[in-house]
Amino acid sequence: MTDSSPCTAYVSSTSEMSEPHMSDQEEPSPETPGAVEVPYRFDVDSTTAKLHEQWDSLGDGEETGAEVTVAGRLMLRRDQGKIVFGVLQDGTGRIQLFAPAKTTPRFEEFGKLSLGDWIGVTGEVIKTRRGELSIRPSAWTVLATTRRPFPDKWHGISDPDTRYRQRYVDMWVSEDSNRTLRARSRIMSLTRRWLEDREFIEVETPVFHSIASGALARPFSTHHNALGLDLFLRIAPELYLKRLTVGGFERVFEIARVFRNEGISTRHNPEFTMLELYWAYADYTDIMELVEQLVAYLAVEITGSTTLSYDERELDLAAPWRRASMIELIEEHAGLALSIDMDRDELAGIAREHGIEVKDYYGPGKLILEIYEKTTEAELWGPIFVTDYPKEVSPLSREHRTQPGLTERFEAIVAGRELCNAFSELVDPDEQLARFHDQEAERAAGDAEAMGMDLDYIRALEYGLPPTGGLGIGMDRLVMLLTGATTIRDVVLFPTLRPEQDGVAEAPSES
RNA sequence: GCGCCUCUAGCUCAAUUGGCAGAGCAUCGGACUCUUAAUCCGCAGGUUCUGGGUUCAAGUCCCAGGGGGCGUACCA
Repeated sequence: MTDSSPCTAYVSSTSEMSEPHMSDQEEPSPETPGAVEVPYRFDVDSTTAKLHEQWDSLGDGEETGAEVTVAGRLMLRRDQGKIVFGVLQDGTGRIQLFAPAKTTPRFEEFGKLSLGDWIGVTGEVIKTRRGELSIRPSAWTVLATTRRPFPDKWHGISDPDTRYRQRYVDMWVSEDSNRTLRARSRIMSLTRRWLEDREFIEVETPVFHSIASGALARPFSTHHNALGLDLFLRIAPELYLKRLTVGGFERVFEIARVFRNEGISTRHNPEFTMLELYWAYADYTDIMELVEQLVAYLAVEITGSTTLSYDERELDLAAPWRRASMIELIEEHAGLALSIDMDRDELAGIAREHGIEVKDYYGPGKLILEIYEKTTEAELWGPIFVTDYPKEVSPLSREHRTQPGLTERFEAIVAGRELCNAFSELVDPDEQLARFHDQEAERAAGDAEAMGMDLDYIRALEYGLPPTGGLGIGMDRLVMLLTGATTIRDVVLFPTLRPEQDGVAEAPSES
């Protein structure tokens, strides 16, 4: 919103209404008792937040002479006989309606509005004797009635299931939900703008993949009838985005909904949103700087500061974040001096000592990762970049320039959770083909999440992928971090749930 | 997947040892000219998640199923 005038920002420029909103001819028609005719459009010229901003400093009992029009739902009503007090809520907040019998049109009807009804109100901005900023209606109209009773005006909805299923109600009665879901939208918007300012372009790549690849996860499958083709919903957009880098999009990103057929938890929804970006001529150290700057920027925009508390623990997101290799961190937290060159059986022995179930196809790299996850990962709070993952568990990452057997890959741990995964991209088609073959061998050995072979991607690499840094950020988890949400369902508008068994009950009929 | 917990009016919650299923808010009717979850009076509102079982008697105990939550496993 760039409009500088708060009182015109919401008026449609095409409006030609001379008799704007109210009319007194809204009597229910006799054929349909109880029916309320509602207008096709309605002009507002302010919001509750703007009114507070402009007039909160008004003295008790003062009047402004300023007439405004706002709209929203009636959330509370206090009927005082010859005065009715209401509370109108819109997308920005709440304001009191002060409606004396003398000045309020259709006063009786006004007092009979249901909590939850949408109304548009025009009136003077005043402050009551008791000091509550209010609108004294000179005209009002019903914009929609609610046929179902709203939840308890004080307790709201407490049942999480109902909150997620009927988000359209939750958003009105739960301030936290409202704030968090709006913050999500804002984080997405700020992220786009921040990247575009750095000359990244946004793209949309296919959701249907004939090969589920680009991540280690089990996919959803579906079917195209006309093509007679089984397809997977994507588990990552990675390989398509790198094709675009081959194609000359040097800085590219996608905010991608991805789908993984795995368990549901407070940190996992089957569909979630991942920001992936690819940056030609950059390596993983450039990506680390990008991540810490982006996250610190978003923290300041959303919370006002780089320091915040999450789960009652402090966190400082200011750049730079600590960088430490996986092997260093294992030594630091578990006192184990490991190396990627160590004998496989020796590593397997150490892993077993720590209670890890070692499978036959685990090589040294997988064993080091398992030991890290068992002994070290849960100890990390962050923000920290955990770098230099083993090649064996990083089939798309480029081998480390000085440490063979490791890759230039990192994950960021923030508030004890993985926030992102990134690397210097593997650019050599022969090497990539060999890594895919390794993955196929792992799949044959029983790993259901091993990555699928994508020969067209190999062909793309054969045309030449320049040095490129790539990144994936779990945006839902980022939103959780910045809003303090402890379950992913609070940051997803409509989280995946089983369907309601008994169907949806009919609205209570008025008789 | 597995383990533990939970489900009562539109919403939030009670119901003693197994003994008539209740309250507040919302709705509906009434009173009230500065309220702040207004207050006061009144009416109405129920397949106690579903199906079995034990019992003279089940919201309560038992079995099976369903929804949800948390933990755990896989993962971001």
